[in-house]
Amino acid sequence: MQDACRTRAVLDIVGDKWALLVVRVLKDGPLRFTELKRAIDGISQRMLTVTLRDLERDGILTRTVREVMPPHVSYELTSMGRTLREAAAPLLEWSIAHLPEIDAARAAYDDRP
Amino acid sequence: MQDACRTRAVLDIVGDKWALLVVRVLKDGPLRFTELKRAIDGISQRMLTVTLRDLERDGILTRTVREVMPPHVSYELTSMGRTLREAAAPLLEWSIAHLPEIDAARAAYDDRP
DNA sequence: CGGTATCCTTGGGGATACTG
DNA sequence: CAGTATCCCCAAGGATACCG
Repeated sequence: MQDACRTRAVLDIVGDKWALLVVRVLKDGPLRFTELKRAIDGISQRMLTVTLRDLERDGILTRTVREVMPPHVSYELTSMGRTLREAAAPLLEWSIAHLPEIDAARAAYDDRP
Repeated sequence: MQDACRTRAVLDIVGDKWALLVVRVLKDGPLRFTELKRAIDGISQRMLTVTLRDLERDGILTRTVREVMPPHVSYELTSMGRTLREAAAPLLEWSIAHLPEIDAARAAYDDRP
């Protein structure tokens, strides 16, 4: 499987604990830092910053600063980011659809020696 | 975003360093432990075992033991596992298709203060 | 508001050795 | 062949405090 190493590189994006969640939340248009933080339950300020920087570096989203007081920074998916969002959608839908089944499988598994 | 917590649960599967790679490799039918290890470049024996156990527990694959000498254990996707594989396919294809673009974005990003 | 900086803990995961 | 068992390390990431 010669694609393994290449696939791994993107699983480093996808597998990121928060990245896909950020991409998902941005699907309806740009959001500000605080809006993102509110939208993504449980993310720390530090991890949101780190995740946004990584995604910006990878060309998934853009960071736009308005130099006013108080500061105004908004994040928006790039065209590549939107294609990622589309590619990831089936998986996210699968996850929501199959969560009960997975929970049941775990319970069944844990009920045996 | 009330789905965040639910989506997170599956990102714990997806985000697993090796899980999707295992699912992907199993798409053409059952494989034995050693075959999986050979097919997934860079995975350690320990992590393959751990990943397989987790996926079995989640109902993604089955583990079948033939009690012979030497032992013969094969792993195969369940029907749910196959739907996961299908849901994940677009993302894996996206990853392979956009890797050059991501590399370029990173290089560009790193070339600035 | 939108971050940095710092500290600190946890557990993911590699290497190695042994076994039914 | 298909694992367990151990040891060990480092980096992901949370908490907290401070800043332009």
